[in-house]
Amino acid sequence: MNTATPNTGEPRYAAIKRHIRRQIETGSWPVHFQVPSENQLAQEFGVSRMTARRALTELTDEGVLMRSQGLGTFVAEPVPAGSLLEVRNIADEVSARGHSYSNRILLLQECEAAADVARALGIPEGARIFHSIIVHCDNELPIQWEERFTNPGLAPDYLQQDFSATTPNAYLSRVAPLTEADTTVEAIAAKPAIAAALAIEANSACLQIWRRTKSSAGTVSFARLVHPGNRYRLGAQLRF
Amino acid sequence: MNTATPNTGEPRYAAIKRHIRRQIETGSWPVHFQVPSENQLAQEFGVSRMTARRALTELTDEGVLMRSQGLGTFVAEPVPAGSLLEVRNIADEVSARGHSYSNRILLLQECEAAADVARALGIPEGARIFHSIIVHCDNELPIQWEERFTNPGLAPDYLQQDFSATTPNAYLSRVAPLTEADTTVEAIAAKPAIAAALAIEANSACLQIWRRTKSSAGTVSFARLVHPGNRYRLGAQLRF
DNA sequence: TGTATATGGTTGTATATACAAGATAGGGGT
DNA sequence: ACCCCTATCTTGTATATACAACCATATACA
Repeated sequence: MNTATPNTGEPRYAAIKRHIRRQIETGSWPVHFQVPSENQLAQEFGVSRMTARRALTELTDEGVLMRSQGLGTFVAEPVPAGSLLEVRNIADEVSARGHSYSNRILLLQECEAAADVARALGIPEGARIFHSIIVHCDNELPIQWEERFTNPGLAPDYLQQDFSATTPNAYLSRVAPLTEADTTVEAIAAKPAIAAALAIEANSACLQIWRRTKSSAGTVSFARLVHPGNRYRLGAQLRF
Repeated sequence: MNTATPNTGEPRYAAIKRHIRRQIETGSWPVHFQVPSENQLAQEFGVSRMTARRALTELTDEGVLMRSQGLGTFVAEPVPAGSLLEVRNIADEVSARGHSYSNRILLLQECEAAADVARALGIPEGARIFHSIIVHCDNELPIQWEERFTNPGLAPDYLQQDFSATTPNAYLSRVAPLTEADTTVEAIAAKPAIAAALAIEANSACLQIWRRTKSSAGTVSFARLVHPGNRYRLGAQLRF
């Protein structure tokens, strides 16, 4: 008998993970609901306990479940925490959570650099730059407003990109290998335009991230990322 | 024969992880170095392949190693998150700006741990803990609300400290060398109590930082730091 | 020379089994 | 009523084994 991977292309524990995720997303299993034990899952899915266990362990590592020895396994409270290092490719981050990624392009044009933008990009005031505004969604729910100013000398094909298939950051990483970025984080009250795009109330608290990405050739891009405060958390690991 | 956990209190895979970490930290195994295979490690440490495998898998999840099927396991490039979010000593930060630092102690007492705090500190619910609230000021202007829950077993003299002369973080770093911290950042609307302490309007946007600091002996402290959004920015450097 | 093919080493998946350790409920004893 | 013990559930650790999938190299063949 075949004791290893079936030829379906998908590991068996993945099916269990998907099943559990669906129960949680549809509301069948609310927060703090005790999910079936390892042995129960093993029997239901016709796998060994170690395989069922792997599904539960991975979902626990991903923050979906909570386990405690002797008690059982429970649905954890949903916290959409993103790693600060992964903010640069938000599409991956969303799909890593098992959600669907989509975006809306609000603006995509060439214009003249205002004084502050020109200073941030290290180019003369009034030079031509690309200006884009994109709203990124996690399961159709807006989670990031991205307003970006790009140096056309370092990313000439920016306006021709299909940003429904790729994100600006993914494109920029491809054309100009990024070497460094400086970032500042602050809290702001959402202005009406942003609030409307993110489907939140005006003046509600948001995380605003300014990020300037540089390559060896100079400053490539200057972005302003706004997250609804109650829908997003930045996670960071510090080691001393 | 005993096939399960030894009574030393530490799982066997932890010893393997520690060994690998040390090789990397001392420079014996440089970046991209191919680490011993699962079978080699299993033989060296006298464990089964699955146990050695667990050590490698966990270190991979933690970003220390990289694996690829058919090729092997390699030392990953160190995550440059080190210089991230240097807010651990607000007093130094203020005086570095040439301003005067001061603080106001709003609360300093011993109490019982609520459920969520107990979970964060890894202690039983209802255990005795230290609870403090301090407002830090830059030139008399409040810039941080610090609410902190401390594990008395790891920092017994906490309540006797003179926090007008030293900050909680400085004291904790002295008594229990901190090895790690995990941090999440979010935006919130200031509740009336916090708004009053920070001299801002209620419901105005604030940066809220949750930080859990750990030493080798366990989780030392759990803090909630709230900054007025318009008076504070977090700076971070990311390197790709 | 160039192209298959075989081979051995690596990680990945899966099972069956065993024991350890924490939590809870129930049953007896005093 | 209270304490202790036990049975039984849970998750956690560990082993031995088997096969799959992938990669590189060596070998055989055209």
